[in-house]
Amino acid sequence: MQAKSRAPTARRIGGARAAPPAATWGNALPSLAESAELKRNSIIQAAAQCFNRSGFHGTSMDDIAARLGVTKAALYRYVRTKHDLLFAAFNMAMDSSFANLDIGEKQGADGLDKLRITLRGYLRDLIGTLGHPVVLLEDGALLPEQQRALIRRRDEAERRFRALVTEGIGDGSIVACEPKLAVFALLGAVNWVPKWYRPDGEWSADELSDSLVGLVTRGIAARPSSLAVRNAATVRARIAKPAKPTQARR
Amino acid sequence: MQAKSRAPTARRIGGARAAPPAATWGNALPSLAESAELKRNSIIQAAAQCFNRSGFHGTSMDDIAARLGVTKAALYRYVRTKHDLLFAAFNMAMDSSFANLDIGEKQGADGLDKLRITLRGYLRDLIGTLGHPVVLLEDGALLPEQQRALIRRRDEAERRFRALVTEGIGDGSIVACEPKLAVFALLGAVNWVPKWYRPDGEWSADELSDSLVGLVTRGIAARPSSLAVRNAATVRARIAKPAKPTQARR
DNA sequence: GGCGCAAGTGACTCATGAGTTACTACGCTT
DNA sequence: AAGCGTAGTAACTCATGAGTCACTTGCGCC
Repeated sequence: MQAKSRAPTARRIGGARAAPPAATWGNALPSLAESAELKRNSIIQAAAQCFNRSGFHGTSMDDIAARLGVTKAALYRYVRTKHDLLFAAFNMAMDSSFANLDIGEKQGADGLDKLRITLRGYLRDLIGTLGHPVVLLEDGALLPEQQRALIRRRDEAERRFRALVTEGIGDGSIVACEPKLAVFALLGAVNWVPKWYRPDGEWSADELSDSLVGLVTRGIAARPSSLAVRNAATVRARIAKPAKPTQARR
Repeated sequence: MQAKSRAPTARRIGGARAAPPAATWGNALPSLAESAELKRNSIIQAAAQCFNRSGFHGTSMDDIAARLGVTKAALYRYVRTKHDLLFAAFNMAMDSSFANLDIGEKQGADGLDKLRITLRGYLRDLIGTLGHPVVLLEDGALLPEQQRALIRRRDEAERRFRALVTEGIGDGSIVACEPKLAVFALLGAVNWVPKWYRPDGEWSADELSDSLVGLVTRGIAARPSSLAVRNAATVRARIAKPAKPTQARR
């Protein structure tokens, strides 16, 4: 009977926590305000996934609500406008950038190493914990003030990335190149990933992050090593086929 | 007086050709059907630019029409639906892929060289003649049948890219790697370019294509050389600054 | 065992945007 | 100079989607 008391409507949105267990004094539980925050986060995450699939304008609030098993109106208890969702999703990506820059700058042995650590972490976040956002592509959809704020953050992040490249050139770990261009290339390859990556596919998020970052940073490494290949046999097998310029095989 | 006859409404759209010069028998001129085709093309290009800026759903037919100095209804003489425009823009990018694959496969000395030639040509088209269709990002907006057709073409192109990588591994120009991953990384960096490239900016389309492709393909080159840097002095100057991990300078 | 409140719902308003249609203007032919 | 076809416009229809509001429902509390 007590067990029954947890069936009802309340926790349909979140899924973020099993249930608000029981009493007030039990505490150590999502304290109302907290649980609202949890729900808000799962809304943002769902939104990011929808945006990622269909774009900002191509996603309706009903879509997002449906994904959470709720009605549109419910969302508006936790979110003011659709633009807020986009903005929040963007900022999550930015938060990840900065957090991983902090880590990379601290832990890396030289410029190149710092860059690798940062990118790896960022990519892992991008395709891992949050199913999030190629939203990165829709910055034009933001409201003007939001866009300004976002661009400021993005520029700051890019500046720090470039600084790592410059540092690497200075300490000899990175070949002489244009840092700006290099960073655009690196971020392009990384930010493109959510476009094709499928979590249930051939690569795990970790494998992929390692391999991809290894591959792209090799392009600017002063002394490029060989690449980690997940399965040398596979590669050899593929090469065995003469590999005509294809066109065959519909 | 004869000169006057070319003022009026007809060629507002195109801009693609100066004017329909004069007579029927003069021919060697955009023969009605041809000039319709020209207009159609400039509509597609304008659409691609708009889509690039605001996304498919974020662009209205009025936007596209306005960019051409016409009203929406005029567009529908040359185009059946908005989706057709998206589809056409996609296909222009694909056409470029295939055309450049043809060239690269023919002219390249080895796998790596073929890949470089192809990518360079493709990127040049992407930011040059084509209206920068980052349209590439909005494939979800296509109608189901269009999407199927498009995906078929895209897969075919990717297969040919992968074949080049495999060939390169075989002939020793490319380091052992996973062709699939390598191609995704390369195309990611390249397809990302329209997101940040400004034609009136620091780099010309040619400079940029060369540098960027050089940089990203170095990541898989068996014997990576140094990079062509546009201006060594600039790079050195930048490195001169101690390049703390920044954060400074708002 | 009624009150208050937090969470959600269904049925709205209202704007925007795709596509259409009835009309105007021009130029070319005869 | 009358008539036809081509190019374009202004003013519509109609669907979709953001945001709102008046309402139900279940729970905790006295």
